[in-house]
Amino acid sequence: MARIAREVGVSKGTLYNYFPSKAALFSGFIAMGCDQSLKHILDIAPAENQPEETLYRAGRVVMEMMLSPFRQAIHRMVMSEAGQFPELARAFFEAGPQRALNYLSDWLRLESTAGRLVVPDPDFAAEQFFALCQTKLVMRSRLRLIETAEPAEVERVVRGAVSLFLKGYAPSQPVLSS
Amino acid sequence: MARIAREVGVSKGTLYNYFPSKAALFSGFIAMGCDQSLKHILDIAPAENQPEETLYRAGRVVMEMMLSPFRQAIHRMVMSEAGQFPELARAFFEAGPQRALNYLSDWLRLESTAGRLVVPDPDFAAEQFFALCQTKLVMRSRLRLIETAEPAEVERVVRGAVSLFLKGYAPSQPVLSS
Amino acid sequence: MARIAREVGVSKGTLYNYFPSKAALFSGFIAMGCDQSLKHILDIAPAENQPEETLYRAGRVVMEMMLSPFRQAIHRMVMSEAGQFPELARAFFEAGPQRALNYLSDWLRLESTAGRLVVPDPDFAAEQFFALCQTKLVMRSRLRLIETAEPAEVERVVRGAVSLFLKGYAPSQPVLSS
Amino acid sequence: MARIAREVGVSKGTLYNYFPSKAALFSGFIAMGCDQSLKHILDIAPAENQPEETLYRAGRVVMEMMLSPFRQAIHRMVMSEAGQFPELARAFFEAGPQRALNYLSDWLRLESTAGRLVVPDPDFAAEQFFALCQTKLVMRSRLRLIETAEPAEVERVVRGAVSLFLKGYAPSQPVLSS
DNA sequence: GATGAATGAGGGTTCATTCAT
DNA sequence: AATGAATGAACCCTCATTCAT
Repeated sequence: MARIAREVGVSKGTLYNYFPSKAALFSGFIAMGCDQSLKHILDIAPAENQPEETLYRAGRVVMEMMLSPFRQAIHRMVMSEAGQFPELARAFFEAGPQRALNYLSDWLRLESTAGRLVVPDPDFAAEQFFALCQTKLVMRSRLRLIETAEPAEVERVVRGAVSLFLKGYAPSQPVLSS
Repeated sequence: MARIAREVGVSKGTLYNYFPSKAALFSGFIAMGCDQSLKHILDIAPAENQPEETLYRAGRVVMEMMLSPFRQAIHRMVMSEAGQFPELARAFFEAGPQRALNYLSDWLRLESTAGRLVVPDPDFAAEQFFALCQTKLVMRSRLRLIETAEPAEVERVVRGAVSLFLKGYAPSQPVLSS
Repeated sequence: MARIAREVGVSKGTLYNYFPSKAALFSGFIAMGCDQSLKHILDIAPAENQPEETLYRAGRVVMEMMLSPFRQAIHRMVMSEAGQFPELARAFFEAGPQRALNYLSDWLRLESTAGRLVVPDPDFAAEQFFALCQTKLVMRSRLRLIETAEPAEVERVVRGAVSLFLKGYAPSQPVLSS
Repeated sequence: MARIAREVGVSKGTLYNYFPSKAALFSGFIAMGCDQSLKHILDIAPAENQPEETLYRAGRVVMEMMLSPFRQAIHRMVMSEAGQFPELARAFFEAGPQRALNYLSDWLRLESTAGRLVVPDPDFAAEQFFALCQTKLVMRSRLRLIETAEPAEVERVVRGAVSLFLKGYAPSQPVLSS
């Protein structure tokens, strides 16, 4: 808190006038960060697109979030403070990943109803898709083994995720009549 | 350090005779932890099994590792200290995930050659399989949103990973002649 | 000070316009509190009562005062600040206990003159009666060992005080002719 | 704690090596103070004395304790910290007053059995006796209205306490045959 | 080589006080 | 005259590190 106050240019007391505790400050910070990025994710699915196109765009957004230095810094903080400030981890998860997951699983449910996908368990499938988006790059980036992810690599991961996901969840006789 | 000394059964002074600083102790500890863990993963694939069986066992081993409190503690530490101790992160990655990935991709290559799987890029596919094993549980556990993963949930994740992976990488006309 | 300001419904700045420091506010507060409390004690002795009845009512009033959370809070403050603010302690004592003592000793003197009690030193006896009213409960309550005094216990203490006091100060052949 | 450490001439860290918390330090301090003074009170009652003599000596000891600057300082501390550290108040009470009360009530019970006193409720009577010992001087001393109690005054208070107490609890036809 | 008592910088938090508006 | 944002010293406590024994 002392360091934050110093870098912000105020006193510790002032910091505590705005946030009743470190956890609250963190929560606010995280919520803010998440709110901003959720704007991006909320309009990925114009209904007219093919599932493949929508998934691709969702994958791009998710990867961009998971690879952004800002978001990774938050992730690191939350993870190392999760022991002392459990509320923090919860706030982070609910404001970020949880909402993205909900959004994707809602969309999967719709597509499933429309017959464009066959997804028995949309919640689980959404988790799988996001997991696939972590292929290779996310962990390496979090561990700072790579400075920045190559755009071509990102493209490949997303394509790979979409491709594998659709092999599992597309209707078996693909779109004959349409 | 006091607690470590107490649990090891020596004095703090002695600890400092062996490690010049906490960071050094840490570093050694993680390297050691990584070495140990590979023992488990090196014998998952008796060649006679069906790919599904082998993948399932590999998935179980990987998940067990990623969900173990010990390994998660290491992961948290490495991740939050990656900025200050890059060599630590590299050591961790190479000793742990890297070797597991190599092993799996080697096996995928063999299976591909044998025609039991169709895997154009085994390195990438191995990464995908491991990513799928992180579905749902790993992140929640790292953030301490769940205390312990339910065995049934773990089972479901592994089954889901294997199933989706095989839909993508099994030969398209499955096992006609065999 | 923030909390006081909030409960009073003004800003901290305003509080400091009226009181130059917390100690000053404090001092005024206690003086005020002392003034108020005397209202209760001034009309305990309608002259026609038996001494026992009057003592009982005085004991109840005294105990109620000594056990009230408000008065105990003042007592605690005054006691712990007595070193730094001696005038505060004096004001508290003179406005509260002193006046009660005077009142009781005046009454004892009257009763003694009337022959209903035998009290050689009314001042001292008044002190003794008040001391007896502190039996058991007052100290425990000040130390917060008990949250609230049981009404039955209070009753018992007062009865005990009156009883012991009268055994010492009632005429030896009680009220033969009257 | 900082101030204590400074006055003791050690660092704050060292203080915490010896006492795990402020409450613990306080408790130890208080217990120590109480242990010391209890030595004095444990041998007040050679069995052969008249009750009056024993009570007188007990009263002297109790008053000496309650009026000692050291003990009053403790009392003030405990009282003003009782809100934040309730264990403290309990430790103080049990180590000091409680033990004295137990001792006196045990003795009262013995005397009652021996027929030298008539005490229906020895616990309550012990509380009353101690309360009587607070006549006049204790409160004034705690509030620092008097610097030191006059020995003659102390003598008078104890005599008064013993006298009133015995008028209440001595056998009604005093010692005819003995 | 082993010990553990001592250290002191830092942790998060509170709160009486000030001062520009 | 009233405000409340800003302050900074103080609060209790932790812990990596040192050093005389």
